[in-house]
Formats: sequence, structure tokens, C-alpha cells
Amino acid sequence: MSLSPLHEWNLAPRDAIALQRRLSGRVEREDRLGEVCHIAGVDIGFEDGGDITRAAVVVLAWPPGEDGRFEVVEQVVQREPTRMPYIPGLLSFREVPAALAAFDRLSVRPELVMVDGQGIAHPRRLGVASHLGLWLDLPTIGVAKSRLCGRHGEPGPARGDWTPLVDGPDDEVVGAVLRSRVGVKPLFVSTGHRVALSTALAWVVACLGRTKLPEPTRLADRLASRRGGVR
DNA sequence: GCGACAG
DNA sequence: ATCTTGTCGC
Repeated sequence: MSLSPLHEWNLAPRDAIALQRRLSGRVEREDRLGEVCHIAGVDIGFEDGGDITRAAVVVLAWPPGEDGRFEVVEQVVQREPTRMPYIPGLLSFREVPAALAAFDRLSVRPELVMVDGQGIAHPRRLGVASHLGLWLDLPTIGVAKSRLCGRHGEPGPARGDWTPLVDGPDDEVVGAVLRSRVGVKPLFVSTGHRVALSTALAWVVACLGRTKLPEPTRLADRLASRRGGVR
């Protein structure tokens, strides 16, 4: 996998926003998934008070074993200097470069990627999951723990219950608010790239263990934040 | 001008 | 995201 030109990642906010507007038109929202054998999870963590960015990618085998456990096929942690502060709406310019470098070190090319963050549920329809999917040229799903934009009701109480996330003057459906675990705040699932919302929801639910986050994202999260005794 | 605001 | 202790629950 090759990286995108570095200059694309060092833009002033107004130029970054212009780029997002152009790229959002290239994001595919329909299914273009082949047979899925490997699912990757991506998340970013920080060290040194935020000066070092840690991009973690965990590749899991699909389907899970008889015991419901997913086999970790490969995992990578890419550490590099943090290049930008966190600015709502411009998260990809802070996290995607390190994530791309991490994918570049992977020997397996997954067929599906779950990203910790929004897909098209973004003011300009280009959240970090969509941006990464476009650059990796792979199907991606956005799995966020909180809302960036849009309106929604309260999803039902059972695992798997969901309600649409709408945004804009025409109530465009940009994602779904999913109850991934009983009694816990819902997840915000959205199309990243080349995966329809209904399919995205099905995959997230299929990857749920007994925790709030689906396994790909949960494991990447642990690795990025070096918790649970992982490095 | 006043809120809202992924990680 | 990260800084942080104990505490409630299975």
C-alpha cells in the first residue's frame, strides 16, 4: 500500500475543509465488498502528553471461532510525532497519516476496516473513516463513541436496536445510533467507504463481544492506549 | 453573537 | 485523547 503525498496532510484549516468538500464526492456509500476474510480495527492513542501519536491496527480473522473469539492475525503500532492539534471536523488530518503508515507495515490486506470515529456522519460528509477508506481504497465503517453532528432519538434498550442519525436541512440519513450493549450509551455507526449503512450495522453487530465496542475497534483501542497489558 | 464540537 | 482512585457489579 502506498501513502498519499505528504503535502496533503499539512494544510491550513480552510484548505483542509476545501479538500474535504472535494473528496466527499468520491466516497462510496453502497456495498462494494467482496468476500471478507480479514477485518481490521484502527484507533489512535497518544504518548508524552500528546506529542507522540500512536496508530494501532489490529487484523482479525473472520469468521470467529466456535467459542466466538476472534483470532488476531496481525497487529501493528506506528509511533510518530503528532502533527496537528485536535480540531472538531478536521480529525483526519491529525490521525490518518499515522494510520496510513501503520497499514503500510501490514503484511495482510484486510477486506474491511472499522475505524474509531465518524464516516460520513460529518459536517462535510468526510469523517476520518471515510477519508482513510478513500486513501486505503478499502471498505471502511465509522464506529464512534459520541456524536459529531446530526439529530437522533433514543434507540431501543436491546442490543442491536438502533435509530437513524439525520443531518442537514433535508434530514439526510448519515448514520445510525446503535445500542451495542444493554444499559450503555449507544454507538454512532456510519458508512465510511464502499459499505452501505445497513451492511455496516450488520458487521458491527456481528463483531460485538460482550462489550460496548466491536472487537476490531476494541482491540485497536487497547493497543493504541497500551492498556490491558499490551504494547 | 451564542452554542456545539469524533478523538 | 489524556490526567487519575475508588467503587459498583457480574
